[in-house]
Amino acid sequence: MVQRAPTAEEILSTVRGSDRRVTLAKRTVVEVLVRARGHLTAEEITSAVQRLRPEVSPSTVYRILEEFEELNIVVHSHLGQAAAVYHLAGAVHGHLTCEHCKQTIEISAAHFDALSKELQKAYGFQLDRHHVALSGTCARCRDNQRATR
Amino acid sequence: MVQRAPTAEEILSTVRGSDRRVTLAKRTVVEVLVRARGHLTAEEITSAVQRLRPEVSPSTVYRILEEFEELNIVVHSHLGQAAAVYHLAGAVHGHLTCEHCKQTIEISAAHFDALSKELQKAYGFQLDRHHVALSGTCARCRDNQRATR
DNA sequence: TTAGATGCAAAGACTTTGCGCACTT
DNA sequence: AAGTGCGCAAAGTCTTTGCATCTAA
Repeated sequence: MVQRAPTAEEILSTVRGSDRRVTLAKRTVVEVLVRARGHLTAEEITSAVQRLRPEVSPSTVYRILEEFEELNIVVHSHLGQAAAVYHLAGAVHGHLTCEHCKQTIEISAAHFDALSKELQKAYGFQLDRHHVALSGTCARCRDNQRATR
Repeated sequence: MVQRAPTAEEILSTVRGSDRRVTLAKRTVVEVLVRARGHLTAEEITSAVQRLRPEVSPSTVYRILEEFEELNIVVHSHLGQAAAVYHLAGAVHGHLTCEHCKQTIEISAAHFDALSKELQKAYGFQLDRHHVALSGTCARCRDNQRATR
């Protein structure tokens, strides 16, 4: 398994190697994803892409992201009820999202090990650690709630 | 803590006791919720309500559900990326949703005990066990995936 | 009486789809 | 040359909001 972040060229090779075409729009999306530090919404990706290539449309970005997911180049997560966020596939991690302030905390996938085994044993269910964020209340919002009461 | 399911009258008392009005639409929503066995989407609730009172509009149902959440009468969960589901507040439980077939499995909240403590200790994060379903692959879909490869 | 609640319709947020043309291979 | 992929615009899904009217208390 590759642990380091892939380069733009490596990603485009994957695209080429799977009977898909390498287009300007795809190159630009790859560029944006490789440069990005964290998670980006489709809209953020679109904006960043359009800064480089104004003609690229949102629907194209969605289609490219869908293709990239099929090729295991990117994954997306739902951090709340808002837009999904995308990032390069790689180190799997989990997310916590505060229901109140919407802040997201990234956590190690290891936190899920015990639960994952339990669900596997009890229900044959294979947990996906990154696709959906766990919901709850962050420390700060919890303190605020207490102070208010 | 009340463990048994509340009656319609008890629910309406809660509404009365909080400076809100008891309307026909609210009575009907309560009736539907009390009768319902499992989780219902807002649309399912609306349909059921309209069978009894055709004039009640979807927006009213959403507003009533929102009010009922404030009063801790109902809770809603997001089982996937589709519509949220609502049910009477009461016994907390968790959900697993299969990313492939969208099937949902209800699980005991106890499964989350260890994880919950861990997140509390590590991040001060208080896990909400029912608000968002855990995502993954159910046993059947996993078998199908294996057979396909 | 009078403010909260409702019905209707429109808007909003996010994402997908249809179609004809362009660009990659 | 052939057909995938694209841009544009429209549609789709779920939910919220504005506003005039109605109604519970």
